[in-house]
Amino acid sequence: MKVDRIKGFRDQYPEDMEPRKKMFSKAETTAELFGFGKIDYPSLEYLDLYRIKSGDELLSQTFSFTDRGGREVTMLPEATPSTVRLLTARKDIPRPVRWYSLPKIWRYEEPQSGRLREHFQFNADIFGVDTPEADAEIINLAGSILSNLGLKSAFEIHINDRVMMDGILKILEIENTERVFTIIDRFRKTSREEFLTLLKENGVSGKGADILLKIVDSPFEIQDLKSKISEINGKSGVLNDRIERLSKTCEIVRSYGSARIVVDFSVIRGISYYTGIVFEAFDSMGQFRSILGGGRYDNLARLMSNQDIPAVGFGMGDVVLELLMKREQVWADNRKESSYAICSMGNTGKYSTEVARKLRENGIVCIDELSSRGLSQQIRSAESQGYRYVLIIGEREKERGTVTLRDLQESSQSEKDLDDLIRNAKKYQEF
RNA sequence: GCCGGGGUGGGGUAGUGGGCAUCCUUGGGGACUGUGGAUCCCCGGACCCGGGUUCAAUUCCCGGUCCCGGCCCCA
Repeated sequence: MKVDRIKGFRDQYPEDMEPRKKMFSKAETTAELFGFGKIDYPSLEYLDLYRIKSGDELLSQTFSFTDRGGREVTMLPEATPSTVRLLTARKDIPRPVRWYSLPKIWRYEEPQSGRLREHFQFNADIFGVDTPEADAEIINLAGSILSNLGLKSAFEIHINDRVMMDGILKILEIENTERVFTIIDRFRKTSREEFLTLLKENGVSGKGADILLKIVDSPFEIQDLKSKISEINGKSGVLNDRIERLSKTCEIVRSYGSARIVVDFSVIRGISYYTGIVFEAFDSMGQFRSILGGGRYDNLARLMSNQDIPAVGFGMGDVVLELLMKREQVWADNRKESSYAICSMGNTGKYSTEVARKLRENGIVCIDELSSRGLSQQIRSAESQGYRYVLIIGEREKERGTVTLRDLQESSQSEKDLDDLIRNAKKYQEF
């Protein structure tokens, strides 16, 4: 009998969940502050939902099975199709629609750094507006979440525009667009020589390959965009519209101030359904894979329902984010540092129960002594469980209606009025 | 699906072709009855699984599995 944890899945203990809860609640609170509403959907969908826009490659990486009713179903491999299904199922929702969700998603692939077979993915989308303002808003939300997690200086947003890339390839007379996109997408993993060779093998001229290498090579500031591609854009200026739009998006993000943003022509986001900007957030040391990614996808609703609904959104998994938060030392369980362990002695049972009730009524976390050990063992136990504060309650305190507060970290101690303690203690919501 | 490196109690380790295995830590219990968050005592707990070689395998070989990392892919 196999009873172990399944490969690529995680068990979560309280010390894991505490910082994870904080991560999620920061993301959700930030989305709420932007006026986004939370949605949810089943963890199981018809496999057909993903056949609409995906190839066999995706289908081979799903947890799929035939259920007892003969239906081909699959555990959610991504959030967007379900989100769009919820939207197209209702035609009465006023636009723009701002939605977020936090599902678990699954994919059957080999686990490695930053990738597991099951993870949480925070998603946010804006439907119904096709403007650079909407593009910027979704990036601002993404940036604000990361900033609110204490990662302000630890990441940057890399942005690109698929339409502009299409235009560039067209000007360079490159026909094999999909294949060349894939090569560009893998640029950061290949050497320059390899990159040039691959391009030439796929029908790109020597000059075209050189130009591509030049623009893809490293991210740059938005104000340099025009000069960076002047050689391609030339006098015709066919790319001017896209340059202007991308500039506007970046300017809004920049003035909002939640994230540093750079243009990165190597950000392509696979061979998916994007129809405008695409973006990813990377840790600024370049140590991990992308923290989050998204873009504009104006055609998906039509593919699913024959409705034209412009859309822009992003998804953010919890795995890479956890790695980054640990590196930046903002992945911590602070809860016990501001909660109380009650140590009671003698015939004070009723009084210490009353103290516990009053603390909890005031939103203060405390644990009661459940056994009848000596004081030293109670203190030892509280210390080993990570509690910073101990409330000693004995006959003396009972008589005076006080508690003795011992700070295990400072090794200091004083007798406190209960009301006084309640006033100065940290409430659960403030952790 | 493919490639590389690993696998000794919950965590970290020592060690060996031959007495069911070292130490630290953690966990449980006790002494201890208002500060011992100490100290002392006791206890529990491991060689990933299967096959092979061998008189004998935790140790050597093969396969699997899981973990770590990489590729493919990234929806």
